[in-house]
Amino acid sequence: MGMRKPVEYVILAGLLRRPRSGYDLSGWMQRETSHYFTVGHNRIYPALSELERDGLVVHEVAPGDRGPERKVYSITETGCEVLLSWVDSPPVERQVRDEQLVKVLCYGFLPIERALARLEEIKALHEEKLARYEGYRGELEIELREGRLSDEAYLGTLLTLRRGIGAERSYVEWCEEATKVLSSPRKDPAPGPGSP
Amino acid sequence: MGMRKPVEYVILAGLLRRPRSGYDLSGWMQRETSHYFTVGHNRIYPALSELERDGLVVHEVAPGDRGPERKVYSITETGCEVLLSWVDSPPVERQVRDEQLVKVLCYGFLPIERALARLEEIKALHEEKLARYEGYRGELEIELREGRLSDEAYLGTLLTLRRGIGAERSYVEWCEEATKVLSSPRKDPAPGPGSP
DNA sequence: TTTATCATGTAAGTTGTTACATGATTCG
DNA sequence: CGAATCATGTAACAACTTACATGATAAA
Repeated sequence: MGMRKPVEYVILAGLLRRPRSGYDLSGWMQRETSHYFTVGHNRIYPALSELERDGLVVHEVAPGDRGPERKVYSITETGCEVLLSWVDSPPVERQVRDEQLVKVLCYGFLPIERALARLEEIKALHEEKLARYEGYRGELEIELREGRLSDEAYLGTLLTLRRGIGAERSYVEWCEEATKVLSSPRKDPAPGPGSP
Repeated sequence: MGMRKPVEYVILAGLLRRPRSGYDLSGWMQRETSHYFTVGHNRIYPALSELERDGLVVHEVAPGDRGPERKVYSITETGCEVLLSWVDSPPVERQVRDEQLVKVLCYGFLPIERALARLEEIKALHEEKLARYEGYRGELEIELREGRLSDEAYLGTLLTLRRGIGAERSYVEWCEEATKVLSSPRKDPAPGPGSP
């Protein structure tokens, strides 16, 4: 069973909801999947070509509303099978990558006020994301109520969005914890030039 | 101000604590940083060469306790400066990647019992990680009390470990939430063959 | 007519992975 | 003497990024 590339599955997931052009897919990813998966637009076009070559998607040319011609892709029966059999496959160990934490690993070697300042910035970044995701959730409810979204599509989007919100909330909480740990008195408190 | 590769900063962070061979670094990463950063051992050796070429680390050959000769690397003054100035640089937007969530995005198109089963597996995976990290925290406290760890090194390890624990805890909680959402009655409940 | 947005692609480079390759020492 | 662990590397490949390249249409 030929395992396909990550990008390709995301594209299939996008097309499962409705037919889309490469440009549309790029926008959709930006809006809906960017908190757990992103690729540049340049990766999307070659991936679509490969998917079409293998019969998982087909395209038809449509005139652009305002702009040049569009290639609108749809998922095929085969594509649907391939996607859903992957969706219902055992989870793989996820490898997290957070370079920020490599910095945090060295905070003990930094003047404490520098570390605290950086932590503030990190917290602000994640608070911003959290607020944005919570905004999305509101929009999503509206879309559902207005019938612009199928139940099937809504469920997945809701679940992933909740994950995004939970992840950011947990990150913000950690920032607060970390600030407390750093602020609490230690053996070598690295006194700044302003302390008496 | 040449920005260096991610691996190189992790290596420097490892050497900031104590001199280590490539092999040691690989083990250290496995134990201490694998919940937010990992690379295979094969990436470590070339990276060490480059760091040495640029004067950020130096090595001396030492006979292996049980095994062949080792190249034990130490961080230099310059290496220390480069590392700490990176550590105290503004945070960059973190791009999360979680392929599992691409699957979740399609759970609405799966028979509900399949989705629930997969969620159980995901939850088990993260519970296992959570338990492991909480175990590490105990070990870390012991190491500190026995004086095998400097305060500077301890702080960073504690903070990153806490982040790992928080992240996994939040993931497990999401699994429970998601299970509830999936189990609650919906318009199209996709009844299994066993329902009356 | 310039700019912004829509729309699709290619080329080159970065970063990392898997598999391959080698060889010493120790323990059973 | 065979297996496990220690120890260091290379080669080939995979996946993604940045920068480059093109061109249509609409609004200012």
